[in-house]
Amino acid sequence: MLDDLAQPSGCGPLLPPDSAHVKSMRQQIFEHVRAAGRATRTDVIRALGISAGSATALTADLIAAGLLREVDSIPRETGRGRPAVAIEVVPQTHLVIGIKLSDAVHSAVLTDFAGNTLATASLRTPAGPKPLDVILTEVATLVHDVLDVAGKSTGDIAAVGIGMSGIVDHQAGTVPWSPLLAQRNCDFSTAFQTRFGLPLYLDNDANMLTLAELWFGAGRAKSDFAVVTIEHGVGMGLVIDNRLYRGARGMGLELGHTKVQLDGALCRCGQRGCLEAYLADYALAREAATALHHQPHERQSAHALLDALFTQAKSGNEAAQTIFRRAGRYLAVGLANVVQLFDPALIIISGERMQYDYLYADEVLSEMHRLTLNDGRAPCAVETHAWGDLVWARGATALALSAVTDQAIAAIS
Amino acid sequence: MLDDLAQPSGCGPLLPPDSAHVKSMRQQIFEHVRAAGRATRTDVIRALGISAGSATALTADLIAAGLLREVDSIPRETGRGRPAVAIEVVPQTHLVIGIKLSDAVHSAVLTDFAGNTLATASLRTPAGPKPLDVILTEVATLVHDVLDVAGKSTGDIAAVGIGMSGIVDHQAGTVPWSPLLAQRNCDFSTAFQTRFGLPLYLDNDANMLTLAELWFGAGRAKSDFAVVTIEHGVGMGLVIDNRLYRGARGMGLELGHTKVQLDGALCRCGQRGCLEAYLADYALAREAATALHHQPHERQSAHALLDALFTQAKSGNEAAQTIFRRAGRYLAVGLANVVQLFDPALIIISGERMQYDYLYADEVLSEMHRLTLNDGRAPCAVETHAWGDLVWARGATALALSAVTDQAIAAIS
DNA sequence: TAACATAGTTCAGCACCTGAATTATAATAG
DNA sequence: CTATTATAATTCAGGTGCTGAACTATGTTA
Repeated sequence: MLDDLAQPSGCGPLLPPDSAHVKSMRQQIFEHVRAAGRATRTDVIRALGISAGSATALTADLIAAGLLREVDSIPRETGRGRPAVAIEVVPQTHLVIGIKLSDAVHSAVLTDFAGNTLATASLRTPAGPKPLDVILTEVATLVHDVLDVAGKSTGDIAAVGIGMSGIVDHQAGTVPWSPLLAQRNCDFSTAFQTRFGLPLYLDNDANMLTLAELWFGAGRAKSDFAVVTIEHGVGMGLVIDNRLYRGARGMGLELGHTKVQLDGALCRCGQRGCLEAYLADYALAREAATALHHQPHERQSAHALLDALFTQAKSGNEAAQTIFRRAGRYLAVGLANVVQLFDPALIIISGERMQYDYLYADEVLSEMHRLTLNDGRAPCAVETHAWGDLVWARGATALALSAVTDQAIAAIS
Repeated sequence: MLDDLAQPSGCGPLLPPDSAHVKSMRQQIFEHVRAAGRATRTDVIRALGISAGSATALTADLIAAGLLREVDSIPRETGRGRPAVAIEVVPQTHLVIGIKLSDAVHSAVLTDFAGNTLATASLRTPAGPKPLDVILTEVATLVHDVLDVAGKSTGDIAAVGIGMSGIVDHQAGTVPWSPLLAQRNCDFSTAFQTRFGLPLYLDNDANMLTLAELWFGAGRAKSDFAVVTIEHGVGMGLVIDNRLYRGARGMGLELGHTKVQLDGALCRCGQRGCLEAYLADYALAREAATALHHQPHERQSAHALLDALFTQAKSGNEAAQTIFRRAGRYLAVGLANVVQLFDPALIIISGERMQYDYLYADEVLSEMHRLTLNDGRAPCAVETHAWGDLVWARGATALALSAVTDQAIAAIS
């Protein structure tokens, strides 16, 4: 076949960039007002670069739809010219519930459309994997509790967001595996929706935490950042271009199982040298027994063990100190690797373990900076957040809120 | 101050997702046709989900502007119904040159608007850092050479893309540091444009390679993938949502300087335990001297040393084999870490070093898969590419092509 | 030769945004 | 107290970009 008869192969990406996230001007206006708390039409014009005519027309639509309202009870700013009228979200139009399921304590938050927390609830549960319907019953108790506190009913709720540890398929709403569930490949979303009749948005816990930072925390003003959490394991979430990055295969971003040492310490995943095997609670606990001169038969909870270890370290026990110090060095390595691979604007470290300040000392931070190439630029910023247990559930509300917002605005025109 | 008088803090991301990459329908059509090589209007309709009316009108615009044309010399596909008319890019409308600057050999590629390579050129140069005007003179020689081969002149060129190693600020067109340049903080782009009168698009070499895979290689059909290259150093590029990810601070994605061992081997960056310190040519070379029983005074080039080492390993020298085997294991660790942190759909390994098949053996691949959590899903695909030296320069043409395309289409309406 | 199948065109119309002119509402200067 | 000025918001004609339905074009098949 001659050359000019052959089909040319072409060049360039075969797939166009995902344009699903291109939002209508109405939605951009709404989200800007919600993000600012309150904004005048002129604020909107400047922030979004639209014309004055559009601002009037589109805010009128949103006000007519009942999603926004003018604020007139507020004393207006003084100055020359016609005073600006502030616009705000009508909070009560849509309510969502965010839930964090974990090993020992579940928690739930009821949030209005403006992002205000209306009620919270938590529930102690026996640890270990359970059948799906047991988990759903626990969820039912939580939902009932938060609704009760706020004096609302299920019918008032627009959607529910749930975050849980394990392998979670956000898109499909299924849970291939979770330490909380006795069964594998669980169709969580369908089961939930048939039981509660409410839309459910499901994701893994690290993504929930990341969403919490993006919606309510230090990540709000950053377009690219990473969130690292140290709990039972070491998790990570990533925001790229102001959106949560979920990976191509829907696997979590498993910072805890990156290797920091060939043939290193044994991890609970069965491999060796995982970061988690130097940082997670079980990793510290197994060395703690040695440092505290416990006998193998003296069993106690990892939590109690770590607290004892921390007390010892603080009072000068060198063996105890080296345990924390080594963990801190490995944390620095893990963070440095994230910086080298992603070049984020900010890393947020979040988690219960915040109390063990050895892990969050300036020493760790400067070690991290030492381990990264900087070439004269400002080093990557690092923040640590000691938020309460409810962050996770709040992140889950953000997941539900964004979905409900999409629908509410699409329903206007 | 009362609570209802306080400005609410609001919630949600403060910055909207970057919408600069939202392309006009005209551009999407053009890029689809170029990506497919040839496409009928009906292909476009199906691929982009637009109406038939739009396809007619917009292709007519593009044809009128001289960017596309109908193909009539081709025998049409047989079948029922009116035969479809294929559309293709008019190749000669805009030409670009892509250039890769490196230590010993520069290379250049002249490409037409359809992505066809019209001419190539390369230039041996003395190694080591040089003043900017020396580099620009070398560039001038290259440009002259490719134009000469194709019988074109500078006036025919729409833009130039250049890739070089070092710290390159793509946005500003500056080079804070490069092993090729004697001076720091070099305003490369301005100097180039005043000398040649042509628009220049500059980026680091790893990004060029990644663009080459996105435009011409295995990455064309993937929306999220990583490219890893092993040369003097270990570089990485990342494509997220079909676009090159450049990081928040414009630093490269330095896979080579992620730490795989606390207090490990000494890296040329001055730190210890960098992946590069186990994989790069200098890392192999310094152990090669030992394995080959060379005396310290027997100096030879790293390249010759490695070739000798490879021959020895092939012929059964165990010391030589362990050098490659260890490098292979560390490569597996590095790749596994990328998989755990990014969850890409594909990793492409590319580089000259392809010849040392120890590094690309199935053994390395299976070691990598062993080092990643998979949870029953398909493991991350890995491909190795032994492309010639011109890949880099072709990637640079892609950089220039995409910019020229943006402008050409924006100029229509 | 009629019936069909597929490709492509034409055009009225809608959604969405801009830009200019206009109105609204305040502080300030004379 | 009125004119001036500054800022905010509205109104509306008009352009752009797309859709959807009716229509035309051009081949194969029965």
